[in-house]
Amino acid sequence: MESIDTELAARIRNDIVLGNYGEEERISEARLCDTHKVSRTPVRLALRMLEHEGLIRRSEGRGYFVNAPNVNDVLQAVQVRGHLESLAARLMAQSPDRLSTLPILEAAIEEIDRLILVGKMDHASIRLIQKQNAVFHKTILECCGNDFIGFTCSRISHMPMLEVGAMVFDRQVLSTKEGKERSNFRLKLGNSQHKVIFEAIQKGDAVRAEGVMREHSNTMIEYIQVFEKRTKEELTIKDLIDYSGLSVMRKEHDTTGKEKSL
Amino acid sequence: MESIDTELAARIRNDIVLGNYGEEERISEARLCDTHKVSRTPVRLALRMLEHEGLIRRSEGRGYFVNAPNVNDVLQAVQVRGHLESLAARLMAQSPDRLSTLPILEAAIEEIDRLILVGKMDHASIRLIQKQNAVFHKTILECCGNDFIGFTCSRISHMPMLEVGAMVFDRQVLSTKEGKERSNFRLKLGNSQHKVIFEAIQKGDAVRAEGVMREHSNTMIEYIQVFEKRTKEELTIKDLIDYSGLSVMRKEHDTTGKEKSL
DNA sequence: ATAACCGGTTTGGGATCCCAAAAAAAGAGC
DNA sequence: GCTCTTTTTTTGGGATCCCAAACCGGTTAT
Repeated sequence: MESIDTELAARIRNDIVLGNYGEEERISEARLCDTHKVSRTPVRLALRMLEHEGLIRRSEGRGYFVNAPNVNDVLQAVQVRGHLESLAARLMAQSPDRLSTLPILEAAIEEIDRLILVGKMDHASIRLIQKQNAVFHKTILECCGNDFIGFTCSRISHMPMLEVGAMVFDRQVLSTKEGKERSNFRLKLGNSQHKVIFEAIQKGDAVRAEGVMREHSNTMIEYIQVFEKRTKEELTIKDLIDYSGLSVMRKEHDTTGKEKSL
Repeated sequence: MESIDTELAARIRNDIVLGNYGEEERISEARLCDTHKVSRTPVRLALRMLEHEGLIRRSEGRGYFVNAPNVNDVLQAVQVRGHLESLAARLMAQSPDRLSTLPILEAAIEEIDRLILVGKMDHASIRLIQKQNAVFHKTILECCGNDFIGFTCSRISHMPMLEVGAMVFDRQVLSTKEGKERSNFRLKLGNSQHKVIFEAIQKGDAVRAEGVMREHSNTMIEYIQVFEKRTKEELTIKDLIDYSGLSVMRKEHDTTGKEKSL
């Protein structure tokens, strides 16, 4: 259990990204105290945190205004994270003591392969794949030799779909058979990219490791963009399913509430 | 004038990066209240901010410990910022509506050229060059089309030498004639890189814009590394002069105190 | 002698109080 | 009826108070 303000910040953050607050809504400390039944101290700490994260703006006069991110904001952020990850991949490929961590990457790749082969595209399986995916990406970030890359990624991972190793699906694709096949192909493609990245790092091919990692993150961006074009009206964050460690969107699609923290 | 907690956070941050606190020193709220003559409320807000910035760690039991960054941390951070800037350069070169902002870049380059030609290597001149340098880099960040890049950079610019467009010199180099000449050459080299970046963006050569921008930031990293090797003992942040917008180190080298905010 | 226990002290989190500034509303003058 | 001024209310920042948990020191029992 975290301290109240962290918990509170998470709840408000959730409300903001899910669009419960209206684009430019004014937000007051007193109101939050009332709705969340806490004192002003944790509210202020939480608001400061959210301001730092860019989810609310503090008006110079007084008062806070929400800064709800839209899909385009998320896409931009994914691009930034992907670019940082590509730097990490390059550095890791150049690092002399990378060999000891290679088995971790290999194990994650093999586990994802195994899960894809089983072919179950239900929630539980995807979460398992997501977990191994997170392991793969986190390992590269943590073993690249530049700790500041991981730190910077962690500073921006408060937004939905920005947790390292997060995976995004659209809400309809998992409900139809054809959609499931498409998702299966997407997972296969992603893991084959993992393999190429792994081999490049193993061989010390820094340029290739960086390039494929960049391509790997572009895949996610393009997936969202393609889906964006397919929808008639404006695509909102709610239309996407975020499989990430944080799982901000969980209450939207997980009614069982069994797995509280993976 | 900012609110007290922001001011306070800046002061504590300053103390930490200048090494006034000892590597792993315990830091207590009460002590800070006493030394800075403020109540605990702003102290707590400031500590939260610094924790978010990674300059202090909160022990799960209780208490805060300082996490003083060393030169290597700064180098890693510079690498991250440079990598983000190279992404910005690439995106700007790809952006269709980049042409309207090109004159800003060109003006900054010409102004720096003019200042270098005058050849005065005193504090005031270097600050003017620094300002135009910041304009150049900020313009690229702000006009690349991905606002999240600039946002991410701003989130990490609390550390010394990480303000966008910051320039670093070592403390001895500006005191000797030979050192001044070397610095002059370094400025010329930097601005010639600016020119190449400008032309690449103008032509829409995204690959080259990205590559040269990367090289541009590597120049700063290598400068510090070369200086690091030249010194006998461990290089500290204090040994470097930081010409940045924030100028955390100002009180170290500016005794006149005339220019409070450029 | 050592280890467990117990009380005092330190310290951080949360709640409440106070105040100044700004927005909103009411009132006066034209 | 409109505008400018004054008063009221709202709201956020800072200070203080309270409390629970953790650390420290000493004492006692084995």
